[in-house]
Amino acid sequence: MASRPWEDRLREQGFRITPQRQLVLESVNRLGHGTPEEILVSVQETASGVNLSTIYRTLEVLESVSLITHTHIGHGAPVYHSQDESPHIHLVCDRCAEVTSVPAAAAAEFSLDLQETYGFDAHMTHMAVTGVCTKCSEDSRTETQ
Amino acid sequence: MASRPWEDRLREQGFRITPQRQLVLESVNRLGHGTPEEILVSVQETASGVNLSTIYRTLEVLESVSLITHTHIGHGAPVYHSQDESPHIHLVCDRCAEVTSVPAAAAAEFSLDLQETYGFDAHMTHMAVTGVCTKCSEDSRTETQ
DNA sequence: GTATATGCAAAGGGTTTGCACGGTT
DNA sequence: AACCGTGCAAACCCTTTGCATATAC
Repeated sequence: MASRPWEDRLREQGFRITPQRQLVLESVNRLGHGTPEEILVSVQETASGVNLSTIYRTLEVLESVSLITHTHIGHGAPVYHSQDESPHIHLVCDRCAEVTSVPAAAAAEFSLDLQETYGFDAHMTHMAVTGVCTKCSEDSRTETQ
Repeated sequence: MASRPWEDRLREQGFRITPQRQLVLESVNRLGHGTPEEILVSVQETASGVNLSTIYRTLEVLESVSLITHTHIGHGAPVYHSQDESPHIHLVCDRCAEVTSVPAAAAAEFSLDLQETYGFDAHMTHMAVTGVCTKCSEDSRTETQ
């Protein structure tokens, strides 16, 4: 259900194949995680004329055909990643802003719980979980002593 | 640890007591959940001269003395609420945008898990959980039939 | 040839900042 | 009297939109 070449995925939904769409998709795959701005920079290494508004429109299209997804990491711009990657939850540290990815399976029970108790079908990969990472917890423990 | 009158909380940290700070705090408490813009409108019902930048600065101060907190509900503006309210997680529906609050306890096991497995101290109340609510799930089931 | 995609520029939300004035302490 | 807080305006980041041109089909 998700392994046809990217051109077919676009064509099936009536979208055209353009160099911009190819470059954006390649950049997302290469970057792993990238904001629209980062993707622009990456694309411009190959094609300097590409415009930021094209990046936004292209990300929307690629997401609509399930070639990519995005996650909200915090206040700033969202990060886009390949849909192929194994699904993961983003843990963002409030102190040092470091982002850790953990397998989506970590939230399986929690999701099931929300489903059973509230009938809510949670997409745990779409919004990051904020908190304090190991390193920062240790740091504050040391300072307080 | 959190029940001194609001004036004292501010003073203890070297902040001054101003009408704006009182009005913002009252508005947050009254609204339950409010974006900065909504809080502005609410404050302006009493004091029409208050400026939006004051709302932002005031929310920051009130949060720094733990009188209020904020949650990111999605793309848009964050919502602020009283720190007193019982801690809750926000479930946001991707389809209808409805926000449901559920007791933070619902994520207790999940948090513990993240702590034990990844050493990450999750603040589940700070970012909403997105997904599809009961009603929207049912709707799509009916359409597909 | 026709519809879609792009580039460009402008506008739009949401938020922050510099500065002079005014109010709290 | 000293300093902090406020209003105002400008600037900022991120994103969307209208329109004319270019391009995939």
